[in-house]
Amino acid sequence: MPRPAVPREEIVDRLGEVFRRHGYEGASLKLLSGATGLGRSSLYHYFPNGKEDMAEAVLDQAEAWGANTLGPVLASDAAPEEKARRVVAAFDDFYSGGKRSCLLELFAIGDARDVFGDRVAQRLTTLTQILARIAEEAGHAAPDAARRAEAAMVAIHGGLVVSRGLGDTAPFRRALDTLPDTLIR
Amino acid sequence: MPRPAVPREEIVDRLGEVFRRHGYEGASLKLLSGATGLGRSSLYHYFPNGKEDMAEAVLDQAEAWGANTLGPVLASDAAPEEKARRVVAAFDDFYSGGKRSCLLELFAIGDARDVFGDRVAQRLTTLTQILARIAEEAGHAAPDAARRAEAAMVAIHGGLVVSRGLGDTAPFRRALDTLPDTLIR
DNA sequence: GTCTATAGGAAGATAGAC
DNA sequence: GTCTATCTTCCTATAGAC
Repeated sequence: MPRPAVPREEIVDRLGEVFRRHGYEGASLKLLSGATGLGRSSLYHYFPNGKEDMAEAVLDQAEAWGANTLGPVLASDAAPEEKARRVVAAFDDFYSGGKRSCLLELFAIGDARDVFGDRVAQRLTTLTQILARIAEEAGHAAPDAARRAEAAMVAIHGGLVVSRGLGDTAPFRRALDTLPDTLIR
Repeated sequence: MPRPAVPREEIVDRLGEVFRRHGYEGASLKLLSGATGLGRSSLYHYFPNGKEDMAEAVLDQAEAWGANTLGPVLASDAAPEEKARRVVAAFDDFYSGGKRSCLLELFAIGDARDVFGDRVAQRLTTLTQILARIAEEAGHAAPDAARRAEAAMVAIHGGLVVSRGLGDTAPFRRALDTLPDTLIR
């Protein structure tokens, strides 16, 4: 494993940007190549299965973010209100304040759905459970906590969609603002 | 204008299903042709500018739905609560209870965004204003009504995204259930 | 690891016969 | 209106030299 000039993490980051902006089918090798500065051949060197491998790597990275960022928040002994606040900040950062789209949304369309559909569903479920956990810690019974977590997921993704459609991050930010109350109050 | 065997409305309907399922770039002429039963040449006969014209027609039809369905609800002299209830029923029907995706979401990605981005933004704005109108009739001041309408739009589109990702319409339906309260209470 | 070259297919779109 | 045939461009993917 020789180390490349550009760290793999950075490469996957740039691939992710293309997938987020153009969706799976719209992310052509030309775009992927241009965004990373790697020629087609180099891309196939790093990702032998081509586009599918690249998308997989981007999803891996997003899941790693969840484990590394949300995990510690959950494991901390902070109050539920504080945990909610930190989770909101994490999502705000992850989606660049509403400028980025969510891969789980884009990979549930067309051909990508056939390949990544199960993984998307599992990831949405996991994230919902994390949020539900916080609602439970705030004293809500499991079924109520689950509903609150679902509403929070709906707000996050709806905020992203509306913000993208309007070309204005304000709706996403306002949606995030309501999250702590949605989960806890 | 000779009349075709299949009414144009039905053709546009079927085109819409392909766009909703595969997005703009994923909706190939092959899929579009198969879904309508029309050969490529026939499609170009109806839509001289190809895919772009087809997508335009689908958007036109969606806007017509808005004028024909939401318009009368708004114009009626029903109570705001009843209007909200009817609007929710209309959205539920339009999105087939959560099984359909929203074109405004899909057409804000990749190449489609360059062509339809402005129209998407305008449509989202119009729909938000319609919802805000109901909130105002329920007694909320304009800024508050606008925030409530935005939250409703976020809930609708977030519900669609989460439902699609999970392959389960329940989140969308629960999101719709909260709409009247979001707009009015 | 990166390059050039290219295969092989699918994409969108058009032309002309019927 | 629909058909067949065709054009061009773009796509993913691979091969082999360096």
